[in-house]
Amino acid sequence: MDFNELADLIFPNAKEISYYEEKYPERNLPEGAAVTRFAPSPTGFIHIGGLFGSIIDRKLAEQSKGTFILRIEDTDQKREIENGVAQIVDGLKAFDIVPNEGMISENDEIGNYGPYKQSQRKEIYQAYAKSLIKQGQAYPCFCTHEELEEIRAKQESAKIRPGYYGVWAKYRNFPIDEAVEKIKNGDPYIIRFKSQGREDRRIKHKDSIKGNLELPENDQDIVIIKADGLPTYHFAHVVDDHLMRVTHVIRGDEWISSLPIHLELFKVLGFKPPKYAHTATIMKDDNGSKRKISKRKDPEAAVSFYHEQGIPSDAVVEYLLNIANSSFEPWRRANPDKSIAEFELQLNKMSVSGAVFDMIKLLDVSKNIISKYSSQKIYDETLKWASKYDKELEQLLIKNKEYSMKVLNIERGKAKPRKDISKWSDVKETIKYMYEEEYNKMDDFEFQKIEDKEEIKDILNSYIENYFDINDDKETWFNKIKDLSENKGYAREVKEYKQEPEKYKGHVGDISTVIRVALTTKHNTPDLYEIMQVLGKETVENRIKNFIKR
RNA sequence: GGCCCGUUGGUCAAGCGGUUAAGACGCAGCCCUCUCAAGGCUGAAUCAUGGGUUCGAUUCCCGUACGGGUCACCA
Repeated sequence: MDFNELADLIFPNAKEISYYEEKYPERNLPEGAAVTRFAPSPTGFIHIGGLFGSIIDRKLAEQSKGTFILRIEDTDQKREIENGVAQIVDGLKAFDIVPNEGMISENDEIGNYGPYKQSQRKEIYQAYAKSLIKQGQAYPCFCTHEELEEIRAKQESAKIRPGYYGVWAKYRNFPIDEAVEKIKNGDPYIIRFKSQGREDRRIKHKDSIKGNLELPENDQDIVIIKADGLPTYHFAHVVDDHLMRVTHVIRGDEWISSLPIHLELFKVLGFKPPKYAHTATIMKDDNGSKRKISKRKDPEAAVSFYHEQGIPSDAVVEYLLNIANSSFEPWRRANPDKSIAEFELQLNKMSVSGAVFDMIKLLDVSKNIISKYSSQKIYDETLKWASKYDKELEQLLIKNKEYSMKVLNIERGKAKPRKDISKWSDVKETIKYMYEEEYNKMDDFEFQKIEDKEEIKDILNSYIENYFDINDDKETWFNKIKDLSENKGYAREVKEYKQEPEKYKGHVGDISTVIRVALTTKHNTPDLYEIMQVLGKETVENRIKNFIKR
C-alpha cells in the first residue's frame, strides 16, 4: 500500500488538479489590476465590519480596473440560515455594492470562476486534498472528539502548548495499511494537513496595512477536510483564492494569527500567495473603555440599524471611508462635490489600530450629505424610509406631495443650504407644523420673551389686520414687521435695542417670534418669510385668527 | 497562560529625528443674524510609562502598563 492507493480509497472520484488549473486560468487583466473578494458566511445580517471590508474590496478592484467577487463561505452547515445569501446580496446592494462576479441572488451567480458557493465546490477541495495525500502532505486522522479533548487536557495540565502537532499528532505517521483497514472498516475520519513547520522558527511577512509582521511558523496539523467532506476555512481560502485568481485578500485582523497556516498551505500546494491586507476592527466605546463592536450588544453593529434610523447609505459609506483611510478627509475637503467613486483608496493609509465607532461624527457626515440633496431626492428618500418605518409620515407625504416638496425646499438649493436633517427619522419633527392636520394637534406654543396672552393677541391682531400681505417681497415683508414693532413700542433693530434697552419693551426679534410661534408653535424654525410663502395666505390668516380666539 | 498586533486631545487622526504637534467631529466663547440649523473667528484639550541610542526624541531600540486579537471537524 502506498499514498496513491490511500488517496484513491479516500477520494475515488476526485479529478486531477490539472483539470482545475486549466479550467480556471490566469486572468487576462491590465497591469496592476486587483482581484478582490468579499467572502462572508450566510449567517444573518451584514455586520458593519463586513460592510467596511466589502467597501475596500470593491474600491480596490474598481480603481485598478480589476474584479470584485462575492463568494459565499457556507462550509459550516450548522450556522447557516434561511435566505442567508439573498440577505447578503441585498444588504450589499443597499449600499450600492454590486459584485462583478459571484453571487447575485440566493441561487444565481455570474462569472467564469465559479461555483461561488463553497458548498458547491466540494469536489474541487477534495481533488486538492487528494493530491496532498498522494504526496504524503496530508493524511486521515481517526481521533474522536473525546480523544482530542484528552490530548488537550494532558497538554494543559503539563502546561504545554495545546494542539495537534508533532508527537501529539497521533495519526501523523500511522501505517498506511492500518489506515486503509480502518477506512474499509467504516471508521469515521477527517483529513489533516501534515505540517512541516517548526514553532521555533519565524516567518516574516509584509502586510499591506500592518506592515512587517513576524510570526512563528505553523506546526499544527490542521484539519483541511471535515467529517462532512467539506473543507475548513483555511483550506477553502487557499484553494479558492488561488483558483479564482484573487490578488488581494482583505480581511479582519483577527486572521493574522492564522496567516502562517495559510502561507504554508500556499507554499506546499505550489500556489502564489495573494497580497494580504488585514484591517483593524471597529470598536465600540463602552463606558470609557474600548471593545470590539458586537452584534449582540450593539445595535449599530448591524447595517439594518442605519436603514431603520434613515441614515442614507452613502453617508454610512462615506463615514466608513473616513475611518478607513486617513487620506479621505483631506480629499473630501478638496473635492466637496465629487462622487466617492473618484476617491482613490490607498492601503498604506489605512489605520492599523481599531477606531471607536462615532455615531455623532456619522450624523455630521450624513447631515452634510443630505444638505446637498434636492428637495425631490429628500422627498423620495424620506417617503421610502417612511413606508417602512413611519406610516403616518408616509401618508402625510403622499397626500401632500407637491406641497411637501415646497416644504422640503425651504432654504434649500442655495449656497448655504439648511443642515437640520441628518437622518430621515428627523424629517417629521422638523416639518410637521407645516401640515394642518399635524399643526392642529399641537398645543405647546413655545413663546419666549413675550408671554402675556393679551400682548400676544394684540400683536397678532395688528399684524393680520394691518400689515400682512402674502404678495409682499421679503424686504417689504420684513419692513412691515419692523413697522409693527415700532408701533407697539419695540425697537426696529436689535442693535438699537441693545444700545438703549430701557427705551423699548423689546425688539423686532421678539415680535417676529410671536408670529413665528403662533404659526408654527416653535420658536426655532427656518426662515419665517419662506414658511409663510409656503403656508399661503389663507393658512397664515386662519392659524393666526384661530390662535387669537383660543 | 503562549503567540501576535496596537497605544498622539473626549472621538477620528496628520506626523516618519529638530514642527508654535495639522485638520475634522464634539465642547466653550464671540461675530453674523428676526429665531434656529448653518457659516465665520477664537479658545480649552494630546504624544501611556520607564530606560536607552542621539547634540536632539512623538518619531529609532528595549522593558513595563493598558487595550485588542488568537489558540475548533466556526468562519
